[in-house]
Amino acid sequence: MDMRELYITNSLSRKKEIFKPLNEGHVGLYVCGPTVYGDAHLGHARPGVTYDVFVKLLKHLGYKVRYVRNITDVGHLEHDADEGEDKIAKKARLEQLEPMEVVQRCTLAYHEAMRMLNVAPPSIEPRASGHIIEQIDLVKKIIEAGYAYESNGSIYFDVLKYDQDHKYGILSGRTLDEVKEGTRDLDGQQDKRASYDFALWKKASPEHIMRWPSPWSDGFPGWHLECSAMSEKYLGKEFDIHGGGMDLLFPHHECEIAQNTASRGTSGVKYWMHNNMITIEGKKMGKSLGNFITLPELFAGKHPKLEQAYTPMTVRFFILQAHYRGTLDFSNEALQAAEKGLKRIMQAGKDLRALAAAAGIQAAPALPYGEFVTANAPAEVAATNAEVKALVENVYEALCDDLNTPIALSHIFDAVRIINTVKDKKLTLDAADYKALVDLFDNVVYGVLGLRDEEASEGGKAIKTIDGLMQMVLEQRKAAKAAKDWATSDKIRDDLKALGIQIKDGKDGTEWTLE
RNA sequence: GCCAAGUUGGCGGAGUGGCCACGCGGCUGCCUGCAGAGCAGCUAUACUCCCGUUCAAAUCGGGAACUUGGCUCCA
Repeated sequence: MDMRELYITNSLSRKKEIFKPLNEGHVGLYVCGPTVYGDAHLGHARPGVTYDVFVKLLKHLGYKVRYVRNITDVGHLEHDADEGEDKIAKKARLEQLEPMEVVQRCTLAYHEAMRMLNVAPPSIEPRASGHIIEQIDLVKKIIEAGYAYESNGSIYFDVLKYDQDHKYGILSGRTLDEVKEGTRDLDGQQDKRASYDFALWKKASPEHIMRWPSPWSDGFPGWHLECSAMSEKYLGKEFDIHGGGMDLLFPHHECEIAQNTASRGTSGVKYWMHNNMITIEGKKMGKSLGNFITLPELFAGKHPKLEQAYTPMTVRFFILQAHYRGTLDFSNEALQAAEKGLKRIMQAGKDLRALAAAAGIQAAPALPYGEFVTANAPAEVAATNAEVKALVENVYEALCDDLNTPIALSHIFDAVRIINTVKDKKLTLDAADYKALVDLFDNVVYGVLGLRDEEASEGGKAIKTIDGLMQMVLEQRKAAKAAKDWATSDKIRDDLKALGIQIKDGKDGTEWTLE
């Protein structure tokens, strides 16, 4: 089968590379998921949406994808020191909850936020706590290979030894000497031979709740271990792509590579992808700065920094308007601009269906929420209008060029302009053009980009009822207008506006929208 | 201090040598009884600073400043 070529930036080479899967037609993808100890926040939305679009693109291109995104529910140390406390255990202690209670609550909240953002669940969502056996096995293998040592019931990775045989720092571009210099001396590191060594297994202190038996001590696995263990279990010793936030590049992903190489003899991953961070009004998001915004707060507009509520789709569109490798600055002004831009595309999508139907082209009904088209990307666009053909081609080219969603969107706005011109009866399209545009919206706008018309899907039934009422009201207004009774027609319009319903007079009658 | 990414018009952001992003905002025209939407056009000294290469640089090279991330938990 002829597939479009896909290019992605590989953090290993820091270059754009053509993507070639290890197994023809199949892609194995692992992405670092959240550590479930707090509310889902703005920072979670970016990788969620980015890799969701990436997976949808891969599927649309014709690949079979196994997408693994983990839940870190154990083993994430507060400090990499002996009295380091598990992040989840700490939260549980503070809130007087069972650790798994915190995990459950935060996992559900994360899933709900992702669902609202129209982020599809991964193929497998493994939890660290469910893979303790695999992690212990992995530690054993690393010890057998001679790259780990026991110290007082804990196991540490011997970075110095590893660096001599292989090379530590291939992903982050730093040498061991640089790491040495940069590592501060923390208290309580007497168990480690070197400050840059990292824990594979930690002995639990007596009061530590989350603990499991192991050959070395009752304890818990080190943070970097779970991703190595679970990616191997579900994707094999070698797999195609590993993604995550840029903040994880060092030390987390670097340590993963070291663990993989030490235990399997291969770094395991062919392409590393890293999404950049979100800033808020040019500053980093942090609780101390008062600009820490959770997703529920954002969707409800309940935060001092927010001038209004922003819908999940506005947030999704906003994220897609920037390239995933660049930082993205969040502000009310930027979000409001995104809201309007998205609305314009959604309106055009609706108009396109109506126009196509009027032209006798039957389009499949819009897909319900969460559904996704898996039809392969067309090798060649079937449109006869050169402009339509070019813009569809441009959209695919942009998506396949390291997931350049802002460029793809700019060409989708070309489509919007064409649709609006047709609506104005200043341009006509033939069946092939309509098909190309309808396919573009179904496969790319609603499909790969995962944008949906919130107005149409949320409370669709209620809107149908209102529409019936609206037709009656608009009938009255039409009569008033025919009689040139502007006072009445304007009063109807103003009263509707007060209710949040906006009406627009057009060539083919009057339309209405909920504001 | 070290490593990495970034710094583009009023705002968000594309763009790796010569032309143009795109969206939002603003302005004008068309359409409108008015309004909105739409379309057309315009707007905007835009490219952090300095030095250099080139006929030509936002784009290449050198230096500096700042921001963000990492080095310690973080998407």
